[in-house]
Amino acid sequence: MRVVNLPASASAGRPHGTRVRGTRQAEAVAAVLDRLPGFCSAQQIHAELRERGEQVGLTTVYRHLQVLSETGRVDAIRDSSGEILYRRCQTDTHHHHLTCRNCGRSVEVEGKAVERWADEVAQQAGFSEVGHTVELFGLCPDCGQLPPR
Amino acid sequence: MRVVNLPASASAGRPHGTRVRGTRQAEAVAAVLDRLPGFCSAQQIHAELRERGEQVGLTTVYRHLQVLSETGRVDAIRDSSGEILYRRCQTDTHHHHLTCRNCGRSVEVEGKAVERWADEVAQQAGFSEVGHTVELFGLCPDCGQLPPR
DNA sequence: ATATCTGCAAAGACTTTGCAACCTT
DNA sequence: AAGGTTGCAAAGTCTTTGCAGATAT
Repeated sequence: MRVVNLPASASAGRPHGTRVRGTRQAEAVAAVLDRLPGFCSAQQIHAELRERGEQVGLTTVYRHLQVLSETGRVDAIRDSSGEILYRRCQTDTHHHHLTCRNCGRSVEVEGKAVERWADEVAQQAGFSEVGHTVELFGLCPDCGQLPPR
Repeated sequence: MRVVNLPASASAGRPHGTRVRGTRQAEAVAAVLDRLPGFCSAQQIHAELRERGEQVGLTTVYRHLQVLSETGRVDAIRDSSGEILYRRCQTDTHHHHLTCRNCGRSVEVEGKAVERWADEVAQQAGFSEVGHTVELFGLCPDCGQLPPR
């Protein structure tokens, strides 16, 4: 079992005095992310890069996405098939997603109420350093018209 | 996902030769699901079965869960690590879990506030048939004492 | 010059499928 | 006996890691 639920604070601390380097690949990945409207998988992004003539290894794509997501510069969620989907953050505050389980379209939503609730509940139970996972799924206005399943 | 504390098995030993619906394996999987409080992965369920002395192949566990989920008798969601988690449908008491990321201990918490928030947010966005995934992680009172990291 | 970054190949983790033997009905 | 069920082994997917060579600063 892969353990992934680290606290948001568990950042990719870099060794002393180092800094992220700008490479052609890093740039290419960022560029593709910038012009993608919705959530895309690493594989889709990789394919898109190839199509644009950029030579970037799949491994590298994964690595950049991982870092970008850890540092909060892109959102990452799982779709129902288990793939991780990435998208450039559109707001810089903490938020959650309401995703259509049919077409994948998603909306960012604020979660003040949830944050408050989480903190409150945690305090009551005596827990500390509490983080949360909150995702909403439903049928978007378009897909909601169609008969379910 | 970390392992959630499974209650010690107090299986009412099923006398051999008891007639069960379907097969021994189907019954065993259903039994484990029935007494699990929260979401569990197929692999956790399989491990729990072994612990109870039930010989059920992992493949079979997956197949039963798949069917149960397709027929709507259990809920299935993906956790952040990509595993599918299953839970017996609980029409009455819907709750969430606050789990210690150090020792795995977990507490059930009510989520009225979250439900309301989810419904409200969904409605505003025009989404229908909205479900949610909410899990809280933190350090329990005991583990919180220890110096972090 | 050298700490990073790349990317191929291989490993890992979870889930699904092929198929012969087994068990219910 | 017939047909669904089981489970080992192997295949499939997506993602991560080992490592040697390439690269940015």
